[in-house]
Amino acid sequence: MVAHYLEAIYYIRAEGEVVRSARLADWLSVSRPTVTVALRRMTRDGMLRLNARKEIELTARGETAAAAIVRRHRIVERWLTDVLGLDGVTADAEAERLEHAVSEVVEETLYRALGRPTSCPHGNPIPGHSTMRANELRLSALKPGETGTITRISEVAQREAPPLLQYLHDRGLTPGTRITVQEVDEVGRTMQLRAARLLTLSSETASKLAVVRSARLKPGRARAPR
Amino acid sequence: MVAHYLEAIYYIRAEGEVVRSARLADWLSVSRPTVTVALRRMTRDGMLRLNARKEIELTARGETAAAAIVRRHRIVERWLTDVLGLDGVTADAEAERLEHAVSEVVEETLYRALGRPTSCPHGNPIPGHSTMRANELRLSALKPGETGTITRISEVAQREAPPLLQYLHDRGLTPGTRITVQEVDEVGRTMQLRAARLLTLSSETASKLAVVRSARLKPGRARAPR
DNA sequence: GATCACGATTAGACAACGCTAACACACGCT
DNA sequence: AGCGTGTGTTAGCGTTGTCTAATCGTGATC
Repeated sequence: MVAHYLEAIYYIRAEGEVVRSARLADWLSVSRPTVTVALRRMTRDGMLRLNARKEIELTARGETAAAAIVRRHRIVERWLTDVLGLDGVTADAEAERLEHAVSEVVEETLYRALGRPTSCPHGNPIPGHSTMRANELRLSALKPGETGTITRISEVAQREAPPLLQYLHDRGLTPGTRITVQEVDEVGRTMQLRAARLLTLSSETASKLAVVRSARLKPGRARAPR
Repeated sequence: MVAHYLEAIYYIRAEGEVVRSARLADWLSVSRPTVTVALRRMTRDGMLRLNARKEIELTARGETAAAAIVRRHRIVERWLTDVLGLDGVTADAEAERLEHAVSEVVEETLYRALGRPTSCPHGNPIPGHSTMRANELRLSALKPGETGTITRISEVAQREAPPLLQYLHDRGLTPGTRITVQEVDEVGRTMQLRAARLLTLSSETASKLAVVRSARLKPGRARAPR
């Protein structure tokens, strides 16, 4: 479905990766030929173009449609967690279906009813209403001794999202959590960090978390959590 | 889509009509051959059977699935009107899409959050949670001089729903409204009735409204509206 | 320069859904 | 008996969306 492709394109681009056919196939868990024909249809329908390097570029129409889907996903997610009290893992999965059934009027009414939130429960900005903070970096970029606060969890490929969100949820690694990097193992590609407790994350996983670096703590100075 | 067919079957049956292939085609605005093949698939998948007279009968599985869709439609409708403040016409149209994206967990959580409503905004019962009142009859069955209270607006064919709901909404004919039949024109197949003001409805339209007959008013006895 | 790893496309199939045209039935009425 | 109306099915076709197998490019590596 067109909307699924647009959504994935939006996410891949937001991760700073080049949007190529193969990448879409990965994200959506479909075969590459399937993506080829889907892109052909979408090009025909004026949603996107392939440039000379076969990279995917959204047209204005495609851009609008993609932003709308992502916006609805994140607004619905907020509703599911904040009002209905679902956990972030379930909310993401449910929003994945609901986003396609939400119209503009429901989207806007719901957005207002929620008090104009600025991010989804995983910290991602809501297109058209908020943008990513400029000073974010990947947790995997922090050096030993540095402290930061988790700001958001990146969107990842469809089939990877539930396990990743569950994994992070189980370890208390949610937006707002303060962490300090203890050690970085460049060879094993892992890092050890201290949050509520000591944890070891693969660099792979750590790259999915965005953080803002905290000012160096003055030793001995007490500091309230959060 | 299977769910659309199940939903329509549920509605047609609730109207007391025989559920036949041709009726489904009308209801869903698709061609009769399309229905034939859809029914074949659904029979193969164990959702329904055709009896000797080619009437459609749901299997236990089909029954469960149909009730779930209708239940979700009506719960979502309640949410759209009561919480988001949409009008009944828009809510019906939106629910038509949302119902297919709502999972069991969202349905149940939402139902509880809404305070376990007993009907949709148009007065129809929520399958599994409430049933139709026994003493309902069609407005078209009331005789001149009789007074009743509108209890619900029947579900009608997809493409007829928006205009009908708009028509009734414009005239204030919503559940809870008290009406008195003034005249019945058997030839012209219309009836005149008094609600907030004098109205003339076709018998056709009047048959879409369910009412409960009120006890005869004692002349001169004051009575609060509603 | 040959080879390998990726990426993308072609070829060919299939299922779900939808359509029109045409035919087949069945029932009721003249 | 014949006809008309409503109902259901066949036949044949188009689009979307998905797959596997095979082919083709291209850039990086040996």
